[in-house]
Amino acid sequence: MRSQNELCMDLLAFEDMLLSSLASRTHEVHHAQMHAAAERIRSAIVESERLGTLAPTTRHLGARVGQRLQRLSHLLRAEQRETMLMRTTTQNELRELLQSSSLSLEVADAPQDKGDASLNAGRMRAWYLKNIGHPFPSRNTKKAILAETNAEAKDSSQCLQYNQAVLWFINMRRRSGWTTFLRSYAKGDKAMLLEIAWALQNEQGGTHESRQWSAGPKDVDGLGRRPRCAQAGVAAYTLRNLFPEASERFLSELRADWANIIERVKVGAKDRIGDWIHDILRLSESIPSSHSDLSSHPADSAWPF
DNA sequence: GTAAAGACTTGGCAACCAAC
DNA sequence: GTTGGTTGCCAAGTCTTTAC
Repeated sequence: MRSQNELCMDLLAFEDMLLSSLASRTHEVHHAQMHAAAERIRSAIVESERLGTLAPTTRHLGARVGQRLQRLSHLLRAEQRETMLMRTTTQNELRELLQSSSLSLEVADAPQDKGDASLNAGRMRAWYLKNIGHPFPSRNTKKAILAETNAEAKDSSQCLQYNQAVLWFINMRRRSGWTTFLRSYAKGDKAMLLEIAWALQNEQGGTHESRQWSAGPKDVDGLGRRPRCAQAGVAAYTLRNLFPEASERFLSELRADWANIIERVKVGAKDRIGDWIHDILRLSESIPSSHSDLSSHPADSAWPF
């Protein structure tokens, strides 16, 4: 059993290791090591909590470390957004330059670079996130998304074909893990998955803007049966209702898999800078939240361990 | 009931990129 | 140079819908 002093030292050592790794840009190498460290600290804190020996100073230190790491995580995201913005601006300027120069014909005749020609998928991505409980747009919906996307396109390279949209949704369902989730947690039943999505949405609360995803319409045409939530009222749905026999571990894995789907849809996998840090921080989500006595302390809302 | 057309899934390929 | 991951795309097969 580690002492409270040792636990505090572990927390600070973990934070230091994480920051050093970031600074040296060798985080991939340290990923497994940090994972193990986070897990070790988590176990020690859970054990202390269980025995009632967790000191308030340790709690507060954990909260402060957690708050700093959350802040770091937000900064990484902001940096990612800024980089993408700069990249887009640079690409646009380069394109304009090439179009106005003698190179334009050469460029136009050159074969398309498939690897770099990423689709203008913003609107499809947004629709997917708004209907993630049942991400199957109808033909008309796909056409509408295409029309909006192509109307905003700055040049022909940003215009989408209908077939590209169809394939994008097919690939996104498969590659985001949605199809695997359907098989694993809903036994291939899309209506069941929609119910799970509604339960998760109820659990998370907030709005589409704060969550950045929505289960979608509660009554979707084309499903084998109308979801039970359509009759019972979606607010009544919880994971516990849907999986009365399931262990907390199962539900926790389900939530984590769902979060992964959302994350994969929100940004392309190549752009998921700092995923590993979120992965490590997510360890905290399985800890019982028995720190309600600290709710008066604002920093404790970010308690990660 | 049946054929045709469309939508979708699955498996795979090629190009690209980054890490080793 | 090799390997593994990501992305866009294609082909074959399955399923569903529609017209006759």
